Amino acid sequence: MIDAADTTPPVTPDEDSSKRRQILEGARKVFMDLGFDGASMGEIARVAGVSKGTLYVYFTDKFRLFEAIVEEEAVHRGGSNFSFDPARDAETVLSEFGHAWIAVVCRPGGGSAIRTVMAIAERMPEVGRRYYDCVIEGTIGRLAAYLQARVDAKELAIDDCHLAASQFQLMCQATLFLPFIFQGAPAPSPGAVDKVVASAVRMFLAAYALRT
Amino acid sequence: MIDAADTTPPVTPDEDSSKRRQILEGARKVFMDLGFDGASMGEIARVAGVSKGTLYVYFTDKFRLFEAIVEEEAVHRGGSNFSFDPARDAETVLSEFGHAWIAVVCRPGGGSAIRTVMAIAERMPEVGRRYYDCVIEGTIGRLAAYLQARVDAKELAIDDCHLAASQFQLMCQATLFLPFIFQGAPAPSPGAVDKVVASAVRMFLAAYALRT
Amino acid sequence: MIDAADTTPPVTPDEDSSKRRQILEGARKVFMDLGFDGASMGEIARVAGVSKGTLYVYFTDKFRLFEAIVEEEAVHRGGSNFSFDPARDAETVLSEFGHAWIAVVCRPGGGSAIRTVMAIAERMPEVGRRYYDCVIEGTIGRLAAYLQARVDAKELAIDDCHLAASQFQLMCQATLFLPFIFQGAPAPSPGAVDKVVASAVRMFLAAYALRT
Amino acid sequence: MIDAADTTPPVTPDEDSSKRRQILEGARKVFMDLGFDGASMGEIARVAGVSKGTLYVYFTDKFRLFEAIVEEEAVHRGGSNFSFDPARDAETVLSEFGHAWIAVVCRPGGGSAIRTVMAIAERMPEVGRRYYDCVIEGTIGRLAAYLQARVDAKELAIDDCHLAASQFQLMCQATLFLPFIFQGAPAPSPGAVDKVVASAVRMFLAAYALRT
DNA sequence: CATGAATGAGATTTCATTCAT
DNA sequence: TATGAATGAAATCTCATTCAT
Repeated sequence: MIDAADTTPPVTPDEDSSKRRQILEGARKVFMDLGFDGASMGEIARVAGVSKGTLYVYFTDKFRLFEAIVEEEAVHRGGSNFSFDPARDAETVLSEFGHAWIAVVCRPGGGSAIRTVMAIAERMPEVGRRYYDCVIEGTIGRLAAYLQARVDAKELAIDDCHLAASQFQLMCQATLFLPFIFQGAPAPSPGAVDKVVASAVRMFLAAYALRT
Repeated sequence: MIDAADTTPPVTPDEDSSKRRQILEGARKVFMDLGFDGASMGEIARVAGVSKGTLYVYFTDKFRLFEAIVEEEAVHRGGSNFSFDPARDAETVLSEFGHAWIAVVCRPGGGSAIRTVMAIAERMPEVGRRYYDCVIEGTIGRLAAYLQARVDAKELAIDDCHLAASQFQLMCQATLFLPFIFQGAPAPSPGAVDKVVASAVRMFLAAYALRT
Repeated sequence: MIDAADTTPPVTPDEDSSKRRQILEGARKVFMDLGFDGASMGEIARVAGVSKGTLYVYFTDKFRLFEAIVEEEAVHRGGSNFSFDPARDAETVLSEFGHAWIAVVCRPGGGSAIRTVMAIAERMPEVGRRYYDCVIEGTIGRLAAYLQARVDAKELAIDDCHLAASQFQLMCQATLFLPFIFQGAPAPSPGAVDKVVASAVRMFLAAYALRT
Repeated sequence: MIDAADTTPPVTPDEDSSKRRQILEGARKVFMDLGFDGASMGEIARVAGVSKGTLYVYFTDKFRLFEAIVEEEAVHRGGSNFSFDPARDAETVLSEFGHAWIAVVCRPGGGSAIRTVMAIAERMPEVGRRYYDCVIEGTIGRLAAYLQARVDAKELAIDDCHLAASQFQLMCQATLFLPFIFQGAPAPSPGAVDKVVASAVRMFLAAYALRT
């Protein structure tokens, strides 16, 4: 009422205010744990430590908030940070990528983004597509480009690099991803990942390495 | 009272009455399209062509109805019908299995069981586990047993048959399954499946065939 | 369909058929235990050992069935069977009546009719009135008539016999009825009833006995 | 953030906010008129002048709302406000108490708390016990203590003061309470109460006054 | 008459969203 | 901006009642 001088500094530019961050943080946890329908705005507010009303100051509705979370997951944690140096040899790069990819899809601590988005993709095609493009297709695309580079470097002989990339990506998940998702299994141990990725690399090279 | 000759009609034995079937049919559609939370009992009743009350005559509650659907999917359509004749050669068997597996996981007409169960597995661990055991692990197990037979028959050389089975299963999905789930893509064309499965078989044999 | 000769004997005159009895028996238990709203027609059918449909063959609706129960309670168990021989002396008759009355209002085995009717009286004034007239007012009226006889016989001196009858009736319940109703206490022991009734009789006579 | 001087309004302290009062008021009317089962949350909301949702902001569920009503009735209107000055003579005190007690149990305007709780006591033993302890037993206990004081003062000669208190309490209701409950009779006229209470006092003293 | 499958109205409860402060 | 009280639409589930057999 009194409003003693409206000297609030011109901060909080609405884009990355700390409240917004707080909300996104809380919402991510809740959405990823419970799914879109299972998450309630009340629970999100509680976890984020803000009031329910505040959620609507920053986001139009539940759907837009969810979109923002998925966007962030897609862009930020989507694995745009794999290193595909075309100069390095396939065995090393593939092995590194395999480990990194498992870390992305079997992120420990519950709350799988990939599952959450998968679950809702039929009802929210745009969201599904965006996540897929960034995280799945984006990764496969960059891996495919790397493979093409190694083909050009005469290390590999691959007919369809995009298919090969997808094959490798999936092989790395063998025996690891589905139990993690379906059984609530903990994130796989480093040893297990080592073994699976090594096997995938071996298999990949057995099929695609250019023998001299 | 007299009722000479017990010609009473089948009296809906409650186990496979047509109403029960009707409900399961409708519920399957709705659950698989919208997920557990997205599906409402009202919508299920509408699609099944019965009243809301009738749903509760046959199933205690929404959860039990969902369970029944998943059970049916797991047992009935779960691919227990793959033919793994240990006498047949790997190339043929793997190719056939690959096609059959894609037909299971990319079933056309929308409503993916695997996605629906995946989505809810964290909140309903029992349901997730049951589906996984029947459909995923069951299939891999039988495929692994077949592979072992071929190892014994000196056709293949495989260290870890279970891992190899999982690898093959996943490779068959390359470039097909995730777009189907995330993008709402239609079920893949026979040609596309042919190509992917053929590549998977080639790769598998390149890695595991015992060369003489 | 065949209806082989409609020789069904003219029994089951709808008035006291055994099915009707069965239903009334079951309904009484359920209504008295759970109250009008708490009782469900399904539960009544179960306890009575008939199908739900059969209930509606004998009674138009739930309300009419309840009415029939209350009617029976009122007429049949309503204590129309107290013996008020105007020739017998007050002390004996009052003491006997006191015991009998407690047996009526604290009927063991749960399921108090008086409570059940009390509970619904506001919403079903006719039912309440009928029960009151038969069981409460009827009893008091007959007791009052007896008292008047003893006044005429010069044993008692009572100004308002109806009031006196009500006073005695209530005093007999002292410390017994309300715990039975509110606390779920078991039916009072004979010793406790003896004591309370004796005290009531003593008090009644102290106030109303005509001392010579 | 700055909020110079914490002049925030009372902020509805959730304990005695006016909305809470409004709800309790409306719920009391509806529950007392229709009983626990007969009352619907929708009707309560309508009578209270709030939305159905608001009911659940203040009370977890229907049962808790009911409990709160009964608690209030027990503690607040339970007649803890009878004056039992041990110095005053029995005739006066008993007469005053008799009138006050009738006012409690035959409260005009419909909606008897005692009936409502009685009706549900078997299914909600805790609620029944609480109400009984506060309103019935509490009152009898205090009356018994007063009587004991008058015994000590040589005004009365009573063997069992608790029984005597219960007897008096019940006698005051003679011809008044049950018609009020069963017949939907209006609250008794002052004249009627005068007469009944006077008779109860006379009877009580005839039995228990210590004659010199 | 007797059944029990089927119904649909209505009950309780949840929750995304709004709004006055 | 931030709040949280309030809302009302919609969800799950119950149950009195009907009806074909």
